Order: sequence, then structure tokens, then C-alpha cells
Amino acid sequence: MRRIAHALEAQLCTALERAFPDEVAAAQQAGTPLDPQLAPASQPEFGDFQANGALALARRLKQPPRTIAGAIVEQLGGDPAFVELCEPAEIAGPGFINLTLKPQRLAEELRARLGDGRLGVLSAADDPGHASSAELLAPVIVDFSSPNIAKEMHVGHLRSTIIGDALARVLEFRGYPVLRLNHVGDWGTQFGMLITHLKQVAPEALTTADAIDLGDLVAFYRQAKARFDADAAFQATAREEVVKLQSGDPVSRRAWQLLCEQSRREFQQIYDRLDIRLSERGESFYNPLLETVVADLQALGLLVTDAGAGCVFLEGVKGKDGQPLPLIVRKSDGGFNYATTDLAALRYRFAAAPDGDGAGRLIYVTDAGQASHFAAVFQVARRAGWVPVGGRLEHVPFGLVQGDDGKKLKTRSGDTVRLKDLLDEAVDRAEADLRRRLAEEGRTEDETFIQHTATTVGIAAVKYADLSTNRITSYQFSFDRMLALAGNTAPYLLYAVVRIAGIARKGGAGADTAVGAPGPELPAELRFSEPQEWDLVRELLKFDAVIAEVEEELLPNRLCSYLFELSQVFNRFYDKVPVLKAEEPSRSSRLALCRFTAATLKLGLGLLGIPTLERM
RNA sequence: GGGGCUGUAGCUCAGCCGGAUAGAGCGACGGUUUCCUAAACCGUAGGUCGUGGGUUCGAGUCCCGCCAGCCCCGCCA
Repeated sequence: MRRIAHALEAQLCTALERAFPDEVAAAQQAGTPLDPQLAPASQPEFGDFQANGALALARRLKQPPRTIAGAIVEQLGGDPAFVELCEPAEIAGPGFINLTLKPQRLAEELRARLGDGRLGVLSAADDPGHASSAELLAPVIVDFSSPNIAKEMHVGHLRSTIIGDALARVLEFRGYPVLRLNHVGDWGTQFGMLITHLKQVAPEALTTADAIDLGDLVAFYRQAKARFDADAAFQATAREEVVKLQSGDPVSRRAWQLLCEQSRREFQQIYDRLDIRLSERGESFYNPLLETVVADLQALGLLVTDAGAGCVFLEGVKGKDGQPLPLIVRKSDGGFNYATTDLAALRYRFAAAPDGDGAGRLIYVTDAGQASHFAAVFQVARRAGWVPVGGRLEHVPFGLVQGDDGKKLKTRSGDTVRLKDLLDEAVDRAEADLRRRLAEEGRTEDETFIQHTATTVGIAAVKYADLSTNRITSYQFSFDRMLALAGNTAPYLLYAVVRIAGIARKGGAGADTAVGAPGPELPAELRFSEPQEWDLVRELLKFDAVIAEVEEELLPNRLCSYLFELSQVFNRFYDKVPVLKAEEPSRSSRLALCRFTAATLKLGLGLLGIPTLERM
């Protein structure tokens, strides 16, 4: 409906101009153009769209809002394009203009999308809502997941991984070249401690691949950290080790590579289960650029040495004494820290092609606790002139995964929850539930089916539960809730797809509900009569606007809400309106609705990183 | 002390650029199946939107104060 909304917007602006030519011209000159305030109707009984502009203009034009609305409506009535598109506009309440599309136009709009694999969602390059439609779309970088080498992925990596992947999928679908970067923690102090500790207690791990498994490595890491915090001598040795590593000492380097290799394979197992593609480009990648970053900050006059550390003092950020807070980019021991790396990465990503990624938009998907860090890094980058004109720089923060107690999720014994264990349990529970249902219903399915279904449902449940709340708030993790068969959950949506697909299948022709599948003989014209049919048509036509919104706001939960609402609207339709038993032309029109609903759910879930099932 | 985020129904959460009577799911209660479907549909009950001011024709939404919870604040990421 974005195209229609865009057309309506233009018609409203024209009507406004004709109704109040002097005021519109004056407002334009003043740099505050009048806005008809077109928005989706807040209630179905108000039609498809509403224009709220008349209310806001009342004071400015010194006329009652209903009079203004009346003048606009009169002009609309004289616009052939509007008359073709809409029923006569109505004035309601204090001065709202309610707009209802002609049913014929809705049916045509839907009909046009039936054979379209994109279901009417334009590539951003073709979207009339985008200013730079003619320009080539610049690459978007989504920085997400980012676990640490030599540690296991845990629940703390869940949200970044799932949200980042969903956002990347939406942006890719909209036609952007997307670079999915895994900014793994593969550098820095942690390796100094780990390598030092391993040299003493398990030297074979540093020379032989897979001498110890990752679980043990994690235990060693903990021990190393404990020693680092408690033992000054160890700390000194560890720091020397970092210097060795960073200066390219072959022994340290080899050890580091072995650790990275091993971690990488472990991470990949998780990514495979979650069906997530990532390009690894760890912190070490930017190592050669760090010196220049600091030198250039120095040359720009932004760098101040304070207590031996290289600092950029921040504007508008004050500390305890009312003094500006620094972003430290060079430690007093001469080493660099994560701020330096983040600046180097940001600069490289925006920089033009051979020496950088040439990105137009950087998206960082990390927890909300890092908000001030990113604000500081972004500020320094801007002041250094490393953010190109029009370059978008966004921290996409998210809240905590909490347990029932409202605190950060932990195991019963108080340990961090490993991602592997969490996924295992979701799948195990899905399997147990499936087996129980099969027994209850007297169904028999082979092991392959059971495993595939349980895996899909379990993983989908975890992903959907994470994506379906507004990411900025923390959410309470609950296997019971996310695996529930009813409500706003993955199993409910997956079942909706299965059921609708089944109906279409029974309808004979049109069995294939795959996205973009070549349709069966489509009816030349769709004919609808029941209100539930029109409700479904309207809901289906909202899809493109939802996708555009997710692209802009980076809020996957908007897509989740839409998919849930869509399946509810479908269920109301299917409850009241016969499909297969209907006479033509209703039958094929309704079957087309079923096919299109299934395709929309499949595509929408796919953009969330959730595959669907044919049966379950 | 400074900064950020959060506070909406019994529970878990939505709420778009400020728009008409604040929504959903779960739970509770009641109803619907001779008709493709019941993992469904319909209905009822349940709210000082933390709190006090302000801006506005209009505030859950914007601004200020306060309360509560969580998080960040010089060399970890």
C-alpha cells in the first residue's frame, strides 16, 4: 500500500494547495510547509487512511478545523485521480478526514501482487518513499553477534545474533548490499593472560590443534582471569605476553591462531543451527590501523594526554567534578583499547573502496549497557571527520534476557547459560511436546520427521520470543511461554502456515504456496463480498509498509506483531467464510487469499530467520 | 554525584510523526462444532498508562521535577 499512500499524499497536498493557495505558499516560503498529516486509519471504521492536518492548521489559518477539512475534501472531490482511488472523503469528529479506498482498487492491488515473489515489497532503490531512489544503494554494515575467542557463546550473545541476523535479512531483502560482520574479540589483554596461564599448566594446547576442548579452555580462561586479578607478577607476565603477540612473536602468534581456529569451529556449530551467515572480521583485523587513528586524532588537535593516557575529551558529557569525561584511545602503558579499535573499525567501514568498505550505514547490535561507549565513539568519529555526509551511524541497543526473578538469566547453580544448552533444551522440549501430541492423536511419524520438526520448532521458538518484544526492553525468558501453541509464539505462526498451506493443497490447483511460486491459473479478477475477506485483503496489503518500517526503525518486533495479527485476521476469515465449498468466482478468489496469506507468513518469518514447515 | 534505559490489565508485553473510546496474548469466567478449520472463533470481567506539574485544539506518547528498578561513568569489551 505504500504506492497508494504515496499517491494519496500527493493528492492531499494538491488539494491543500488549491484550497489555501496563499497560506501554502507563505508556509513554504517560511520553510514550514503545511502537512496534510496522512496516516493509516486508527480504527477500521474510519476507513483505510486518515488525514489529521486540518486540526493542526486551525490556529494557523484562523478557521475552524472542520471548515478547513471541508475545503480540502471539496478539492479532493474535484481530483479525478482521487475519485478513481477513493470513496468520497468524509469529515469526522473535530476535523479528521477519513479516506476509504474503493474495494475494486484493493482487489486490483492484491491481484497485481499474486504472481510477484516479493509480494509487492519494492527494493529500496525503487521505493517512492526514498529520496535517493536513483542512487545506487550504498552498502550497509550490520555488526552483530561478536563473541570472544577462547570463550563459549552464552545467552549474552543470543540477542545480538538473532536481532542482527533479522535486520540483515530485511535490509538484504530491500536490496541493500549488506556486510554482516562478526567483530569477534580476538585480541587484547585476555590473550595475554590465557597464553601465559596455558604455557604453565597446559603447554600442549598452544602447539597442538585441539589438544584440549573448548570447555576446558573456558575453565583455563577463568583461572587465568582469577590469577590476573590476584597476582601482580602474573599480571606483568601477561602484559608482556600481549606485547609479544602484538609484535608478531611466532610462538605467541601460533598459539593465538590455534585458539582462534578452535573457537571459530565451535561458533560455527551454533551459527549453523541458527542458520546465520557471518563474515568474521575480528578486532585483530584493525590492529595495523590503530597507530594511525591515534596519530590522526593528535594531528587534528583532539588528543590530550592526561595521567599518561591518550584521551579525547567529550563534549556534553561531564563526570563527577563537572569536568568533561574522556574517551581513552591510548593507555598509559602505550597500548590501545577497544575504543581505539572501534574508531579504527568505524573509519575503515566508511572509507572508500580499496581502503575500506565504502558503507553508507553502520549498524551496531549490542546490549544497551554499551550506549554511552558508542555515543562517545560516534562523537569522536564525527569530530574527526570520519563520518561521511549522509552516512548513518546507529547503535541498535537491546535489553537483557532475564530469568523469572527479573535478573540476568543464570543456571540454577548461578552460572552463565551456555547458548548450546539453551538451544538443546528448547529443542528437547519441543520434541517431548511433539511426541506427546502424536501419541494423543494416534499419529505415527518417522524419526526424521520428528527430529526435523522438533528442531525447527524449538529454534524458532527461541528466535521468535526474542524478536517479538521491543528490543530496547529486557524480557523474561520462559520456555513454557515461547513454546506455547497459542498466543503470539512461533509454534502458533508455524501452525498457521501449515494449516493454510493444507487448505490451498486441498484446493487442487494452487497447491504450491512457496514464495514466488508460479501461480496456478489465477483468476483474472478477484471478487470479494464478505467483510472478513476485505479485512484480510487490507491486512495483506500492509506488508510492504511494515517491511519499510523495520528497515527504518530497526525494530523486528513490528514484523512479529504484523505476522501475528495477519494470522488472526486469517483465522477470522476462515472461521466465517467457506473457501473450497464456495461457488465461483468466490472460490478461486478465496483460494488466492489463502495462498497469498501463506506466502506472506513464509516470507515474513523467513526475514526473521525462521524457516517454516509443510507439516507438523 | 553525572548520564542512559525502564515503569501501561492478575502475569508477559504492544502502542508508529502527538490524534477519535488505551490494545494483544496468557490466565479467569461464559459461549460456538449436521457446514473446508478447534493449535480456532465469539463474548465478559480486569486500567489513577509510577507520580506531580507544563506545552497543545488534543498527551501513554513531547518538556521539567520527583519516586522505584536496572545499567554505564579513565586506561576490560
